[in-house]
Amino acid sequence: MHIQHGFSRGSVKARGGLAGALPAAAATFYPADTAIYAQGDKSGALYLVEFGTVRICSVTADGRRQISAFHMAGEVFGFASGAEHETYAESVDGAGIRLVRQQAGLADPNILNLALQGLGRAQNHLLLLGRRTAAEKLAVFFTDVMERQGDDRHVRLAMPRNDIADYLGLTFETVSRLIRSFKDQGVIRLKSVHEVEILDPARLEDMCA
Amino acid sequence: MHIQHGFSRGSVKARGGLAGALPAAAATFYPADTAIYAQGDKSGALYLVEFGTVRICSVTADGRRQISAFHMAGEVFGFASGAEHETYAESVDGAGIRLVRQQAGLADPNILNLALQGLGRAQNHLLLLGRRTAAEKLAVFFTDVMERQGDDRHVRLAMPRNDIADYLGLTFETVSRLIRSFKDQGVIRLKSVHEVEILDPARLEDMCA
DNA sequence: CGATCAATTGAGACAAATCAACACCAGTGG
DNA sequence: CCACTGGTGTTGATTTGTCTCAATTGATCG
Repeated sequence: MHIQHGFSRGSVKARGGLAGALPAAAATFYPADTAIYAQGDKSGALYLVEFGTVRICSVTADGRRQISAFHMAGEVFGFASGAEHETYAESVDGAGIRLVRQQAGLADPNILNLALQGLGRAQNHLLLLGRRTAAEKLAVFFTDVMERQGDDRHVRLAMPRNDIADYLGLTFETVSRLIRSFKDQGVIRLKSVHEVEILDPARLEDMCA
Repeated sequence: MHIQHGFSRGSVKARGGLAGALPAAAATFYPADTAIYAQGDKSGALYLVEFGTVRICSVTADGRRQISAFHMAGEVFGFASGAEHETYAESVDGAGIRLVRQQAGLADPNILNLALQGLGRAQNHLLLLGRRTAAEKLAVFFTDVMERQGDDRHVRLAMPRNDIADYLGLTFETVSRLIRSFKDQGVIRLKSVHEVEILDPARLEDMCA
C-alpha cells in the first residue's frame, strides 16, 4: 500500500519532552496521503513523528470520516486497545516516521504517560465536538495548532480544508466560510491558502469561548 | 464536598475482565449527584465501579457540559494526563466505588491496557459526536448500554435525559423526542421512564448506520 | 497551457436548538 | 388523604446554524 523510502535522519527534535529517552530506530518517509497503518492491522508498534503531519481516522459504515487527531513533530502515535487497530493512520503532507517500539508492552511508565496524554486530548476534543459552535471549533483549532507549532502569530495548515472539517465535525464549505469570516473580522490574514497569520490573538482567544 | 458513607462490599463482579488481578481496598458509597473527584483535584488515584453509574464531565468556560463517558460496574476510571484532573467525576445514581490504586504508576501493564481501552472508547465517541445524526447517536447509545449491561433486550437508564443529551452532544428535548420516535416506530417500548425494552434489535442495529 | 483537484462563494433546505407550555411524578406538609 | 411543590420529562411552535447542492474561481502539475 505505501511506498517506503529509504530515509533516515539524525536526531529527533525533542519537542515538549514527549520523545524523551525513547530508543533510536530506523525512520521512514511516507509521502502525502499514504497509509502508515490501516484499520485491522496488527497493533503493538508505536510511531514517532520526526517531521510532517499524520492524521488518525475512523469511518462509519457508510463512509463518513472523523479525524480523531493530528500528530506533529515530536509526537507519538499508534496506540490501540485491542490486537488490531480500529483506526487508521495516514501521512497528511509527507512525513518522516520513526518506529519507536515494536511491542508496546510491559513496564514502561513513559508509554503510559503518552497514552494518558492521548486520552486527555481526546476528552478535550469530545467537548469541542459535542458542545462548541463551528466558529469556536475553528478558533480552538487555530489556537491549538499555533501552540503546538510554537509560533504565536502564525499557523501553518499542512492539511486541506476537508481534513480540518473532518477533524472538527464540519463540512469543508463551512470551514472555508469560517476562515473567510475570521478574515473579514480582522482576526486573521491569509498569507497563502495554507498559511494563516494571526492578527488579533486576544480576539482569537475570546472566540474559543 | 461529598459525603463518604462507611460502605463495604464483598467481591467485585469481574465483568469483562477489566478488573482482573487488581488489589482489594475499601469501598465508598457516593449518593446520586455527588462528586468523586473535581476538576483541579490531584490525580493519580484510580477507581473501580462496584455498582451504580459514574459520569466523567468537562465544561466550557460558559458552562456547557460534555459527558465524555459513563462508567458502570466493573469499570475503572480516574485516568489523568497531568498532575491535576481536567475532568470531574460524579455519581449518577448512587454508586459504590473502590479505590484501586493510590499512585497510578510504574510498570503495570494492566493499567496501560485500561488506559488504552479508555482511549479506544473515546475515539469511538469522537466519531459519534462528529459524524453521526441525532437518531444514530441514540441508537448507538442504546446498543452500547445494552451490551455493557449484558441484556440484549432491556436497557436500564440510570441517568436522566439531560445526562444522555450531554453525553451525545444533543439537548434533552431532542433526546426525549427521539425516544418518542423510536417508540412510534416500534423499535422500543418504555416500561418506565428509566426502563427501555428493545422490541426490534435488528432495526436498532440498522439505525446505528 | 489545458487538466485536475482544492477552495471559495451563493442559494436554499433541513436537522436540531431554542423558547414556551404543560404533564407527570415523588416527596412534603397540611 | 389530598393539595402543594419542585424537579424531570414531554410536546409544540418557531428559529437558526450548518449542511447540501450548485456554480465559479484559483492553484498545481504534467
